[in-house]
Amino acid sequence: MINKKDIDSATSTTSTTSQPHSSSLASTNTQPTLKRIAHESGVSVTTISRVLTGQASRYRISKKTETAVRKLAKELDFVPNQLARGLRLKKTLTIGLVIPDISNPFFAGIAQQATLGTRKHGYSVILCDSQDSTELEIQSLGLLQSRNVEGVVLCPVGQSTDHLAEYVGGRLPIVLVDRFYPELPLPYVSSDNVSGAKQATELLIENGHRRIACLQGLRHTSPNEFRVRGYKEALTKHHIPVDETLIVGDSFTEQSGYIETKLLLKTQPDVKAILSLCNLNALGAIRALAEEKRNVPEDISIVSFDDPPYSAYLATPMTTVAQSYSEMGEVAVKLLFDQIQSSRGQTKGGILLPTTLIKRKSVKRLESPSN
Amino acid sequence: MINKKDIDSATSTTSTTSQPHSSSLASTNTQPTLKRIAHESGVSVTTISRVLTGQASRYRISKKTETAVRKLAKELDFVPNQLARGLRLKKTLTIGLVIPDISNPFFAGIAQQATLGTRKHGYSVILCDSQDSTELEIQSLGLLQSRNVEGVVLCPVGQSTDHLAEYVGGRLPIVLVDRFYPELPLPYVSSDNVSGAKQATELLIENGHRRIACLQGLRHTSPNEFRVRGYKEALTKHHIPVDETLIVGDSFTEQSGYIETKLLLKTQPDVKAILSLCNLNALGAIRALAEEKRNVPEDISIVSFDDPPYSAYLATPMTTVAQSYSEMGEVAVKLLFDQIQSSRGQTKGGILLPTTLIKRKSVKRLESPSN
DNA sequence: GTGAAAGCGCTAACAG
DNA sequence: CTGTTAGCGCTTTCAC
Repeated sequence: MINKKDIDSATSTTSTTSQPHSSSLASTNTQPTLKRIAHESGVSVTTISRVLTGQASRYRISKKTETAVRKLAKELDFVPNQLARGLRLKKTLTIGLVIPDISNPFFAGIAQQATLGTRKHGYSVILCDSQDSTELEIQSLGLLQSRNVEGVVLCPVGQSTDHLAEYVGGRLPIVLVDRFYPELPLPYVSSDNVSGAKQATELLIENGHRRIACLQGLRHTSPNEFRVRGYKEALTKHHIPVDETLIVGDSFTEQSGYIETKLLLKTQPDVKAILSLCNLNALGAIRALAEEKRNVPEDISIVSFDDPPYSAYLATPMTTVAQSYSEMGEVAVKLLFDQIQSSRGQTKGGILLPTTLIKRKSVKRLESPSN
Repeated sequence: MINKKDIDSATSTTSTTSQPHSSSLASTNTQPTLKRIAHESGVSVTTISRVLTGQASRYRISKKTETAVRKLAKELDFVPNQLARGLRLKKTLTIGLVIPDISNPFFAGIAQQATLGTRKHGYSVILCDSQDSTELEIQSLGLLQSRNVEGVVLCPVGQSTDHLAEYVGGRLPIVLVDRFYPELPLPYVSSDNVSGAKQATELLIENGHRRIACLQGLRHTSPNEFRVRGYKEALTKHHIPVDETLIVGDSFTEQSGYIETKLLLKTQPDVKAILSLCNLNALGAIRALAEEKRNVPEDISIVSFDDPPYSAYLATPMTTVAQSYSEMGEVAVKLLFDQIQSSRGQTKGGILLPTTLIKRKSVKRLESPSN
């Protein structure tokens, strides 16, 4: 305010080099703006903007002006205000990332790759933890929109799809990770869960098992449904009847794995093998087994989904179906930026990444069928 | 453009209720703005803004107008543009979160609490993964500033402090988590590492151990230095000479743990106990031990820092020094918002959270001293 | 009770 | 080669 007039009537000529500016400006601790640089250098904000956005040559700005501006900008430690920039350009260089539970190593891995990949594109990510609640997921999506993100990577909670339908047209680019909805035409990346579960089950069958329990996670979510399908397909293929009472559990948690295994041990004493559909379920199963003094794999064999880093270090190194979550994160970012950059209609389908069966020591070869 | 004149000369009176607006407006798919609502309702943007920011009563806006505005806003699915808002208010309701490696469960836990806590304050978080690189950490801090975050929670990489000095005055509120710098007066939250390491070491000593190796992580970082100090203090207290050749390792990784343990086994055959300063180091140690056919705890005892969820499920359930990382995240957010909200000078000191020694089965009682 | 207008910091026509 | 001006969507004096 003090020197408003000075600013307005500033002559662009002969800005005597070390003219003492109003000291409050020189040492002020608020972020410098284009205006301030303009004032201190005697050039217009336009020119500063052009130089600092690398358009100096396009506008044939003199080398001298350019270097002067750059120098001053550096001196003042100028950082462009992305808010203003975003408002003007309608490009915020930001995407949203919605994760049900970042403390789950599976999602943490995805988040890491997504963050890293996003940064490569010069974008930032706003992180939302939906806490496995559809309510919070909806809220997060709204919040992200109000912050003008250009796209979002969403690991949906997974049971309701209504709130996602509106994104189908491509109003806001979105890509689903891990869980998706076959009937909802949004692009997605997931693992080939059918094939993974099938392979795991077949491994057990090939080792002579016929009574194989299936410790499932949250029902009606795509990973769970597909894994159960793979499990059933393997049984059927080998002419083993599917026994629905062997398919138990209802959430992707350690606790569910624990409880269901305890029950199983009581009610189905002939079960000699478990297919666990999630690493947390498996941890719970291990705890239950230990409590009941059953040894793995002598008394009971187990194969689990996911291959957390400690799998090899467990009391019995665990045979697992590994999903490449880092690749999932990477592909998700790729699909998202394809959409953002082309601004064309959404990619139609989804991508299913292959799983890898990692054999360790938790499966025992049965000489004679257990049943 | 088409109906610019209409907009400008819109009379606020008698907006015939269902007057057909230019259809492109009614069904456009771009986010509605105050202007649009104003246009469609025949009230000024000012009024809309006041209603929607809950200042209706303050400005004595008529009940009728208020409800009409609210209704329309809801119909149009209006979401205020936070960019514009932030620009105007100089409040972005956003904080930054810089993590060295989100795939590390320790940091993931902190990130989760920080995200959740932040949301409670109505704020969002921009996540940056510094990949354990000071370079990236500096870059992230700049990026966050350019996005006008109101504060940042930083888990510093930890070896250089120069780039942090500028935050001391409180230009941008910041709180350090896990690693900090005693000589740098920035608020921080960490664990009481000295005491934790000391307790763990004393547990070994009380069980008859005297030759205790220390598997350390990244040197010159505060957690490492303090843990080593705790280790030494315990030894000294019990009149056991500190042998520097027993303090080995140089990074918080599985690999470092593995290599150093292998070497240790060769060069220091009399070592019967290991204090591991990080969960990953411990995993590496376990692998080395298994390869060399040493049993835990029969041949060698081990106590580790951090208590990841699988600790109890390892071949030998691990005795650990647990840090409450969820509490760390929570306290960090609290300290940050204290600063943001008070806009007063920074909190001076830091907070050290107590650790908990969790006894499991990886420590053996030596009947006669091993030395 | 309500509006007009200025301005946050930036970019992009449109002049010269 | 450089500057003037308008405007992104919002809030807030100041005015009536």
